[in-house]
Amino acid sequence: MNIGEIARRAGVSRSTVSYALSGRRSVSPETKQRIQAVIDEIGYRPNAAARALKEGRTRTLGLVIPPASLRLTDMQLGFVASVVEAAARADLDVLLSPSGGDHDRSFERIVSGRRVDGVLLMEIRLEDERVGRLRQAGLPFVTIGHTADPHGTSWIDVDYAGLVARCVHHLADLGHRTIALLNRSPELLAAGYGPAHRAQAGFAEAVRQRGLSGIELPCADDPAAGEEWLEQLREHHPDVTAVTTVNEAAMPGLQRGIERLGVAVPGELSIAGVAARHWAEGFRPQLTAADVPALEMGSHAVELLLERIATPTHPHRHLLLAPPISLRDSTGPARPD
Amino acid sequence: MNIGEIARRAGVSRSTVSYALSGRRSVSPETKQRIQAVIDEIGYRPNAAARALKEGRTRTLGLVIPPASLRLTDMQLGFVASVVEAAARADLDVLLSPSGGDHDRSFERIVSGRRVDGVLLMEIRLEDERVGRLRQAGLPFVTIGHTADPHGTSWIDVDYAGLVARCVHHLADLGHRTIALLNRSPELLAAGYGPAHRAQAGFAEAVRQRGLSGIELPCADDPAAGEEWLEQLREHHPDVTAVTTVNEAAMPGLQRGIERLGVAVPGELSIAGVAARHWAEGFRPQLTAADVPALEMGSHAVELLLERIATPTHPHRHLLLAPPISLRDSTGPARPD
DNA sequence: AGCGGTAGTCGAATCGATTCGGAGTCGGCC
DNA sequence: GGCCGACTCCGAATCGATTCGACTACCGCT
Repeated sequence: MNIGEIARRAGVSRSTVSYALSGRRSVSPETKQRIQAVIDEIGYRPNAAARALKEGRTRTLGLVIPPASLRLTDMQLGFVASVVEAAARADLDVLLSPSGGDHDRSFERIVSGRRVDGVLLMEIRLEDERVGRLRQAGLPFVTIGHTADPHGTSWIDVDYAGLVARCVHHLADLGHRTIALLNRSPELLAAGYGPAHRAQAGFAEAVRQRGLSGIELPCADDPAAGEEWLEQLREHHPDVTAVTTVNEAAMPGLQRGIERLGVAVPGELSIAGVAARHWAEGFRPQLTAADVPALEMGSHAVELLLERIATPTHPHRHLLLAPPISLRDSTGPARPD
Repeated sequence: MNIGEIARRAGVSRSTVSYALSGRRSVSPETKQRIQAVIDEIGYRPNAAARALKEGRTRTLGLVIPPASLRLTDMQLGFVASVVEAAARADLDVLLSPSGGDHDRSFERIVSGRRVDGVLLMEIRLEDERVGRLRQAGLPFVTIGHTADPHGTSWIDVDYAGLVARCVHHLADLGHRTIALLNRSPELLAAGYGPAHRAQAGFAEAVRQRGLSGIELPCADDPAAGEEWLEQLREHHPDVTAVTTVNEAAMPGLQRGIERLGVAVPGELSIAGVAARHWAEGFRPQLTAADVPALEMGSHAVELLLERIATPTHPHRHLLLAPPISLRDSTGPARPD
């Protein structure tokens, strides 16, 4: 079931079969038809390895994901799925590599074995050695999130700073004067995780601009912590009338806390945040939030990467996504003091 | 940076380099060392495509996932991650293919392009044409879940029937006489989705055995539906004192309903189910449940597949996982009528 | 001394595709 | 009639590895 077999059955040479398939040289309609008939009968497809060897490209993209031990967030999951679909639309396959920062075998195999034409790097850290490795290998890549030096690479990211700021402004417009930030876990913050840092920065800046008082109370990335967080907030900061959240994982706990403590939302407490749409809509009351466009991000990332593969010398492009805030039911005027 | 370059720099022939690397023939310690030095300096790795072409194997596994449009469940996600890690441990890469039942390009490319050495098929349906396609292509595969004819294939699955039955028995032991099943969505049931069917069958059988009355109330796979489901249950089946659930996606809604309606668990209503551990532990009160071992399933599936790749003629093996029920806080004695 | 065996190395074939150079045929045009 | 170009097609080289057969050198044994 190789090209030679097709050629034999169609009574032509191998090169003719190849040209008939690729269309790079003209082949008479009759032979083309004869070849196609044989192919349809046998169900032939060119061997991917042979083609990759000759052409020097694999028609495969590498997607470097965080290791399974760190549970993927819902948003990351959506991103992976959308990358795979976007790649499939371009007739490309996706090779997965679980990699925790330190160079590991899987990552090395993909990069130096030239198994892929380009790489998407998820969960990038501010200083990330994998970037250097890819650059050295001359492999096109796009990062999801950006590094300390944003100019040397192509990346796509969510504008957490801007989105959190928008939330704060929205809440301030409603008359709230004391706002709390429910950020990602202190561990991530300490590890230099970009989104957590930028959320913090955006919050601080917006609070300053509007002359509000901003409360930052640390919270781990899980439901139990979210519930606990709300209790702490009620106890130690009773004057807080609004919350901005970027912590999806803590939301179920937040929800539970609201129900259990009988907090009226938005009557007593307004909540605005950054979350995937289905999280926001699944919340009660439905959450006013900037809907993180995980699915769009996947296809944008693939697009960016394809562009780099096609023209590696092009200047780098950056996409900072700032989806609008969808007004739902969790924000309202501040309660009078 | 190919093997010829290494050979030239080390002053030996290409074959010697290859033998030094593979160890299939003896190479003198001195030349071996010289070759290794060159390799370390250049950072050489054999080209994956060339090797795949010659060896006839790609050192890659294919993982066929449901398309992104159907949101992956938490358990499926965990499974994907664990497959990737298990494969990485065996120095194998994983190629993703999103495929919704009907033969699509991505699936065809992987199969007939011989891009992988074996395939893991997720979300299999009772009648699944992909199985026939793989068999015809002579590609080893393992299915996650089993088809109508379970003997012709190797598969791994969760014993939903057994687990649901266990839940029912546990609840019956506690004195419950009227039990409801919170199954997967009617659409899945209609589509012949195995887990939903087997949950239903296991429930019916256990209920019959114990002479209980079993309630089946359909519920979609999302939080809002879960909340609605509980309302319906309370309204139309007030005599139900216990629930068995296999619907993870509906759980947040169930939780919310419990809080909002003020249902005492387990005082008024006992709940036992099948769910990933962190879902069960995230529930309030913590859920008595059979913890679906998504992470183990991944490595088991890879193991099974590697076995089939190594010895394709071996008789098929099947793994039906039935994890024990972990007693937590959501089940208790039936309330007296 | 002659012979067999082994360790170490090389050259060439091979995997299955793509692609370049060239060869043959045919028609049109001067 | 001869030449040029277009249209078809073929043969051979090539991509980068693995592997088989063969060759040399050296050792030990009779």
